[in-house]
Order: sequence, then structure tokens, then C-alpha cells
Amino acid sequence: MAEGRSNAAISGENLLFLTDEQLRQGIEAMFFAYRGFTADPDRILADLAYGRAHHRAVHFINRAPGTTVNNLLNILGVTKQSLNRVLRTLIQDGLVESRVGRSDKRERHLYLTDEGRKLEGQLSDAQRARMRAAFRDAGPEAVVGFRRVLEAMMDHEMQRTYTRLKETGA
Amino acid sequence: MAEGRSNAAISGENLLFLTDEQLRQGIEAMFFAYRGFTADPDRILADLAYGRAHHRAVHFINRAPGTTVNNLLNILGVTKQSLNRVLRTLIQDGLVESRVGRSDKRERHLYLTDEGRKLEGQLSDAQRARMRAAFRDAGPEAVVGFRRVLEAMMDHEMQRTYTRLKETGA
DNA sequence: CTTGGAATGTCAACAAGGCTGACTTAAACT
DNA sequence: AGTTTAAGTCAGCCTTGTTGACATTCCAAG
Repeated sequence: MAEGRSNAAISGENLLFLTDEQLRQGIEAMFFAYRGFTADPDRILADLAYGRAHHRAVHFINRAPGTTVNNLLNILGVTKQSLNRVLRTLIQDGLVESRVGRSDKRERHLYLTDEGRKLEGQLSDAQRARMRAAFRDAGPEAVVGFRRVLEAMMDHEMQRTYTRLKETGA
Repeated sequence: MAEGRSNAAISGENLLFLTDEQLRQGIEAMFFAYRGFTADPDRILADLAYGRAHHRAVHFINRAPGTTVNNLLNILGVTKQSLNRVLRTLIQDGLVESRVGRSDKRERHLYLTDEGRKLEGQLSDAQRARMRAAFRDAGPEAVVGFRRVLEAMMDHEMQRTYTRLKETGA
């Protein structure tokens, strides 16, 4: 096994929060919370013959309008074939518009249509409502900690993507 | 839209942490962090022709040895057909043992074999290593907040399951 | 004892959403 | 002119979720 049994009391500092038991509780909390995190949008999507992949695409196109396909690919971390399947249906259904780039005509820039924005709003509202309730229950200091741990848990590459998006939005 | 644009400054208290911008950052943090959370075990599993579903089954069987299939079904939140496919391969491959119940012979009680414990350890170690690094970077107070928010984000039913598991383990 | 219901398992079929590999088109770069 | 890049497409495969139908086994209540 790669790591020892326990990390408690290995120094003068209080490292009880790093015991295997604490870590396991963190792991299980992530698992159960992620289910809750996706539950509400999933219910909306099920009625529309869309899935989580459509939600993610719509979310990030709304977040960064005019993004190129390649950029979206990097954010989502899937193959272009996988993304393309989703984008094709969204474009066909009139939720997303794909415009040829002005400076570089190889690129396609993606935008939500009015209808796309409507769906995005529905999904966002549902997901934000749960996040808001959780934040309110936990309080502002807990929210800071929540974000700090999540950020530290990301791959470094995604950490940069996340920060870039965050600064864009503010 | 179900909710208003912004919740800032609606009372004398400081509710800046509940703005839509803050909520969106929380949502994106969950998305990117969950990718990191699963990345290391996924790499191990890919070499073994197993998937995340196998990991989850092995994790919770290790967590609560002797659990019945029905109990596991409730924890994992999937259909018995889906779980059964995974369990069948794990039993065939000698990682999980299924024992007929003593008092109620309809029930099957699930245990990890030595080989199953070996795999569980590998996966756990990888996942704990990342969680440990994140916890260490973020600090003990952040960890408390992290757990508080995640717990508030779960469905109530899963909150109870999580708490029950937590008390079992301590 | 018989019957109903619960727990489990299995078969078939299907869908979403990942993946790889091969290939085309068009544009840009060198 | 030749190479690289961005995007799209086709085909096929895998995992993991879903329904529906059905068999088996056993407990418990009438």
C-alpha cells in the first residue's frame, strides 16, 4: 500500500483532520453530495431527451459565449467526437448557434440562442437553488472552506481553467 | 425563472456569499473537483477492465462487510440489474464473496476476499492521497466547511445514509 | 398447507455518453 | 507547395445506467 495507516499525531501540530477516517468521510461526502448536485437538473433533462452532457455544454457556452469548439473541448475534457454528438443535436434543435470565425475561418464560435438561454436558465436555477440552500445552511465561512478544498482537489490544469473562468465572470 | 437575479444586500447581514456569481463558482468548482476526485482510481481501473461502478461496489462492501444486496442498492442508488452485472464480474473474478444469509436465506451477504481487499486498498490509497493533499493545502478549518457544505447539498435520504456510515466507521 | 409477498437473480433490449481509429474539408502557417 | 490545425463525420466498441418480464426461494400470515 502506498501510504501508511494513519497520519495523526505525527508532529506537534493538530493533524487529526488528516486521519484515514477523516479522509474516507470526505470521499463519501463527495460521492453522496455529487448525486444531490446533479439530481435536480437531471430531472429536468429527463423530460427533454437531453442528458448531463448537454447540460455541461450549454452551461459553458453560456458562461463563455463565442467560445470555440476546441476551447470547449479543453474545458469539458472529452473527445471531439463525444462533444460533437451533443453539439449537433443542440444546433439542430435550435438551442446553440455555430458561427464561422471572422479572423480564423476554420474556427466555429458557439452561442446560445434565446431558446438555449431559456433552457440554461431553467437548469441553472434548479442547480443554484440547491447550492444556495446548502451555502445558507453551512454559512459563509464554511463556503470559503468548501471552495478552498475543491480547488486543491482539482488537477492543476483544471485549476487554471477554473480560475480563468472565475475571473472572466467577475 | 424560479429565483431572482441576486440575493446580495437583502438584509443587514452580509449575504454576499449567496450571489449568483458565488453560486456559479461553487457549481463549477464541484464539476472540476469531481473530475480530479475520480481521476486517480479511474487510471488504475482502466488497466483492469473495471470501471467506476466496480470501485463504488468494492468501496462500500469494504466499508460495511456483510451488507446485503438490497442495502448496497440503497447506498449506490442504482437498479439491481445494474449492480448485479457489476457484482457478477467481481464474484467471478474472486474479489467478492456472496454468502447466503443465516437467518434469512433469501438474502446474500457480501464480503471482500483477500484479493478484493487488495484492489480496494489500491484504489483507496490513490483517492485518499489526493484528498489528503487537498485537505493539507486547505487547512483544518476549510475541511470543516467543506464537509458542512457537502452534507447540506445531499438529498435528505442520503444525508441519513452518510451519517449512519460515518458513525459505523468511527 | 397454501398463498402472497419479499429478496434475489437473470434475460433481453435499449440509450447515453464515454472511447479509438480513420478520413475529409478548409484554412492558415511556414 | 507542403504541413499543420480546426472542425466535422462515420463506424464501432465499452461501461453503466434504464425497463420489463419472469423464475426461484423463502418467510409469514391466513
